Amino acid sequence: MSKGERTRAAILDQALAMTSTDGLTGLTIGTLADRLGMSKSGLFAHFGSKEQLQAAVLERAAELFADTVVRPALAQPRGLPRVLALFENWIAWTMDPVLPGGCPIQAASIEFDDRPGPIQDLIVKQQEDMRRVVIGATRRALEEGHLRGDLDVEQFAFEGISLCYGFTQSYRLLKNPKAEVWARTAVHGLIDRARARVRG
Amino acid sequence: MSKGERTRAAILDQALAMTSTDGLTGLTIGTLADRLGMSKSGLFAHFGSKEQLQAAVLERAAELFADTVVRPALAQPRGLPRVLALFENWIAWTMDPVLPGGCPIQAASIEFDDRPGPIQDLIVKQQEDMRRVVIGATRRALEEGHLRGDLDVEQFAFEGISLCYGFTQSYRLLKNPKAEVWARTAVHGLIDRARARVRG
DNA sequence: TTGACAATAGTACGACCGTTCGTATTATTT
DNA sequence: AAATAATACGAACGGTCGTACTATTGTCAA
Repeated sequence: MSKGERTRAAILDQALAMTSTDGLTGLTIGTLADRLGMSKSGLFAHFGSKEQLQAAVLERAAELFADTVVRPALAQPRGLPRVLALFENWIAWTMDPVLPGGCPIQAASIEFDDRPGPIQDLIVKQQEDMRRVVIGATRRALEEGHLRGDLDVEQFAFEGISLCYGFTQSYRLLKNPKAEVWARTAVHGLIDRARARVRG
Repeated sequence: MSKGERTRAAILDQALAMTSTDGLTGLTIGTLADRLGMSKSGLFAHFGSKEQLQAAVLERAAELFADTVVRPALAQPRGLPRVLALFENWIAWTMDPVLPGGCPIQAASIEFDDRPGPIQDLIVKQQEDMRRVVIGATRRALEEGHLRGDLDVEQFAFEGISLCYGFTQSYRLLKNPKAEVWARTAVHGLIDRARARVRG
């Protein structure tokens, strides 16, 4: 790993934390450089434009999400345990102090939902990737016979993802101490209702 | 209504639209003045600081929300119809082209969830007001005997509000044509499960 | 109609924005 | 050890930000 690659990684780590609290727009090259003890221009040279920096931050966030949420879930046995792990890990991710201000992708998706352009395209892609992961895991659980045959997988995914998003609201902004219990209860309920009935 | 009050109202209307797409931080006095064909300083004099402008915008948004979502719902007969109307109106509100970029309060709540200060305080208050409205309506439905006696009203509210938030995501960013059906199906399901069983 | 005051415009400010440039320094390769 | 590329720096650019002052215009009651 060359020197450049090392500093670039350090920049992105710091940028991720900043984006987490201030958003992709609030992310500022000057402040970022200050926090890293380097010059604006030196930092700038690594990315070429602010937009490319933003894109790099989003990609780094997605990597981290994949490492923290998706991959550990995929390590679970396919079927229901995997679907459950996906949601549980997602909830844990929202609380992870590594991102001091919550999931940057979720913040960015509201920030950019009315600003067409390459950044919005990237966010949409990431969100749909995640949606595909949930749908894929659910569909496999269905094939395994863990879930009701008439389950609407897309509806299921919508509800699960909505709960994860709502959790951010209650936990991050309102700081409601019951938020985690609510979210986990809701996710378990969602899964229970989707479960194949063993009898009756 | 004096001249000053009239222009102030016009400013807030335009500011609301701007906030809806660009967020409270993206809301800029210069651009706002341009769009209204007036000078920065003239506009500025109405509020005294940007923070007070932001607060005024949030209060205007809350008024609009109350007029569009809450009041029409309260006009429904108490109990289940009122709870259902609350969620249905909320979904409609998210799609309302009056706010070209979606609910400004929701956007602000993610923007400010890590920026303590008077604006964050105001947002928290607004969100908890809304939560109280949902909980109140649900509790009344419970007293009317429309809902299961063992229903956890707070859990119910969390799930309902989460669904409304998740809907924004699917509708505004991903522009998924099924989003509305998903959201309404989910809300109806939530209410159905909370319903008192007539028999058995 | 005039006088008082509210409302708006004009101008200027310091700070910070993203970006560019030329140059110095440090790594890496030859 | 010399040559070359990669990396970082400081200074400066044109712009925009929020805000402070002062001057001008408009409104509205007496």
